[in-house]
Amino acid sequence: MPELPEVETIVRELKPRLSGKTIENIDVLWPRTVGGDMESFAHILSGKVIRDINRRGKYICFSLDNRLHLTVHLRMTGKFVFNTDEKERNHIRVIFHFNHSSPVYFVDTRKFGRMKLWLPGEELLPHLGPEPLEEKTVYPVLSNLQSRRSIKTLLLDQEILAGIGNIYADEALYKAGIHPLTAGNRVSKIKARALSRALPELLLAAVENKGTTISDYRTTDHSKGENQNYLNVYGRTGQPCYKCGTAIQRIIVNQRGSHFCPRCQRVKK
DNA sequence: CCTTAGTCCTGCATGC
DNA sequence: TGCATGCAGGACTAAG
Repeated sequence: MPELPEVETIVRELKPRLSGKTIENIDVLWPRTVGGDMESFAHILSGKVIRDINRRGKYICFSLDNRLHLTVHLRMTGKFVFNTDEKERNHIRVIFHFNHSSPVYFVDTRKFGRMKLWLPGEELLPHLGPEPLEEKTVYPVLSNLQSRRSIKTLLLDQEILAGIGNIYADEALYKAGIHPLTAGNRVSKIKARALSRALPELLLAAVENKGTTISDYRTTDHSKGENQNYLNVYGRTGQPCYKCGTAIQRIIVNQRGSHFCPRCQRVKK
């Protein structure tokens, strides 16, 4: 579910509440969430202090004692909450217990979320491309795409830019007036510039709105985001484009539903 | 190099 | 109401 803005929102909430806390012990209720070996996972983390919490792409990154790191990917339905209601109690996968404060629960209905430990000296998340939050870092990437894969596919490729998912890819392509099937190596400099401006604008605005809640995404206190009220194409299949009135179309690109305006976003030939 | 299908999972909406 | 199907903010793998 969560993309960069949703993960950033969660990190901003976790940071003040968990920084400086000592992990007392950990309950793993679904071993695959932590890579299978729940005993060593819990053993290594027990007694460690959380020094800092940051975001990289769609990952939450906990910095711990002794240059140890824990990364968490929420995938489709993962969330961190400080309280659980009756319904989500069945979906608790990991519980972090702290000395002298209440635990935090990792809840994940579909069990796709993953946690990984990184030992001292390991390079964290080496496969991720740059953050897409500044035009000056995004433009050099998007103006020089060599691949003939579709621009939608390339935006979802975390090695090219880190943190963009299906919603913001569609929204950015709409804002820049680019058809999702346009080949990467045929995106003009003008369009690359427009897309490089659209991505940071949309992502930062979504962070201000505390993310987009379509169904599962919630912040740590179960609140919804507000950014779903500002979407132009995602989930608006058949509804009129806000610019030209043409019905928004949905096609499958890269196995993912892709929403666009067939008039405002034409394939260039 | 690139695309497609399958996999991991559960729950919800839709249609017959 | 019951049952089948398809769909979902993600990402990895194998096969062609």
